[in-house]
Amino acid sequence: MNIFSAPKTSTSVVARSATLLSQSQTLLHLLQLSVADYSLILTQQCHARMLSLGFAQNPLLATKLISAYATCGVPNESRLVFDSLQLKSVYLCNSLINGYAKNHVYSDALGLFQRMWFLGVAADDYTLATILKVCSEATDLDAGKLVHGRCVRTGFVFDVVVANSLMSMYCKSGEFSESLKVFDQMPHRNVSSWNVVIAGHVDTGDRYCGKQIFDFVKDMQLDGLKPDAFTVSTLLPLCSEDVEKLDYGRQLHGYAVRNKLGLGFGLDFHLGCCLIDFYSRIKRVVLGRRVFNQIETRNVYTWTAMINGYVKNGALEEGLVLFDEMQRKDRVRPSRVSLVSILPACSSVTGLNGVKQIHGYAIRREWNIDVSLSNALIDMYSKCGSLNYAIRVFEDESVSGDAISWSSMMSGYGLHGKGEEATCLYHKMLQLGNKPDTIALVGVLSACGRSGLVDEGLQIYNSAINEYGIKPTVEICACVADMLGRSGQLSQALEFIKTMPMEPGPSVWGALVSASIVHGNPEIQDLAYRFLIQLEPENPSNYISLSNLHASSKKWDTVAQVRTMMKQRGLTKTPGCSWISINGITHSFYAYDKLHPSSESIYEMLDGLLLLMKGAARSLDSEKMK
DNA sequence: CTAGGGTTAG
Repeated sequence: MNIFSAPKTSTSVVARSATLLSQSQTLLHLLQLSVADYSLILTQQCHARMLSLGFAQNPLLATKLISAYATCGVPNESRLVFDSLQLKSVYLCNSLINGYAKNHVYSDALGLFQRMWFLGVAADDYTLATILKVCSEATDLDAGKLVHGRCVRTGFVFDVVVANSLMSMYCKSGEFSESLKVFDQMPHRNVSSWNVVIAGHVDTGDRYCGKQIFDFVKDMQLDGLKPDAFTVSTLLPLCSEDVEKLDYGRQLHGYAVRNKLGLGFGLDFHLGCCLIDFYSRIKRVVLGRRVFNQIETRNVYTWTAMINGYVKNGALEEGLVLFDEMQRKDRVRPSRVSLVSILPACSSVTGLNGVKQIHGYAIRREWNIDVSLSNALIDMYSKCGSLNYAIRVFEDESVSGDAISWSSMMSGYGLHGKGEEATCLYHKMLQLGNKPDTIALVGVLSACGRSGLVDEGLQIYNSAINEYGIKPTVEICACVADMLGRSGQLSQALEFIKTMPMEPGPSVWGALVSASIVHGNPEIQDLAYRFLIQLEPENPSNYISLSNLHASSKKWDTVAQVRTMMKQRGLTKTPGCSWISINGITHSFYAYDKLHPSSESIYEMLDGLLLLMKGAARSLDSEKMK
């Protein structure tokens, strides 16, 4: 379809020039539409019309045309337009440089910047700001320094935007101190100047200056400038570590509300995201939802932040409901991040089927080379029972895997009791020159533990600590304790725990508990439970387990003591339940539950299975004896 | 035709 009607024929000269004026304005309008819609066709139609109407050398239209082509992802077309213009204005150059920058062809952008001198076009503030952005995105610090020199010579360092761009360039190159030097020499600063410094400090600053981040915020206000939505959303990710910072987060939210930060209607997109994320991180997902509800127009970031909040806090169903609403009600298509965020919800809600659906969707959108997505898929396929699919994603050669891919696959093998494969993978990873990190180590060690590969596991543990300089964490130590405990070396496990370089956490004592149950050692079991109660006084499970332990040996006085302790602390235990989906219907059940209509045949089947398992275990034992 | 912010994986 052609959106242009045939040109009107005019009679008088006045009418003709009026038509020309309105034609160029129409074209300008349409070019703006092309940019807004990323429409290459419309851009080409405008281009053709410009040529036929004799607007080829119109500087304003040519500038727009250059950026329209660049926005549509064809900077080469932009360059052809640029070359065809006889008069090269600074606007034209800026437009093309910006077009190159948008399409990440940094060398062309820098090349044009250098050629401007030969073209006799002087760079202006826009040129410098854009080229500095190019330098930082291309991580070309040397070029950035040269531009800095140029800014000093031409006096553009005194321009607020140019100086802000300079600071930003230095921050992105990890040169926070250089950034601060520029900042200190600025005659005038605006809110953005402070925002750049604050954001830079978040990323790199700690090592370079003794100042705390919130000191900068105070100084900013002393300078007579008020933190804006940018400032607040930069600060929010810092608010989670301790109680004081947590309170800062709430204060920032209050500040944002009081000052109506954002767009005037509802909350700002970005700020809304950060707030949702903040409340999710501090496990107040309901408050996050309140923010979410206040945002009037939501985009994929807002939805994904909220979905992620639910999933991270264990509200998997809510996450899935929102994932559905996002697409059905708001017509927002999920992004790769949305998929990564929703994937963990498959584990206990949708199972393998859900993972496959997400994988299929990713393939249709050609996202199957995305590392994070692949890693999440490896993890979820393993967790949903399909080790083979996990392996297939892991071995897909079109994905260049990373450290996380290795550890996901190793834990996957571990989950499926394939310790040998996990250790094989670990050694292969090392052979390929990858260094293990704490999480990879956790993955391989837990796999060893589950498969009884104690010696192998200890060897890996020792080499990782001694040769690769990994500092043992509580999780790693829990794996070692678990490994020793499962193999029946309970006293060695206890010995190991005593010599651990850090305070043993709940995971460590938890490992010892399960080991002492398997190997029938009530003394160690009792000891471990008592440590657990000490560490997690609010967790009712530990009390119940300890109480049950003593009930089984009829030590009723101890049982009573534990129950009283629970009562005093006001704890009650909700019984855990399990469930299974059969033909789309979910059946949930408790321990010793006889409520199901088919209860009798279920237990019959269970007894049969138990017999089979015991038989299998016996034959495995006798095989070992040989 | 310019600077600054958002959601992700073991």
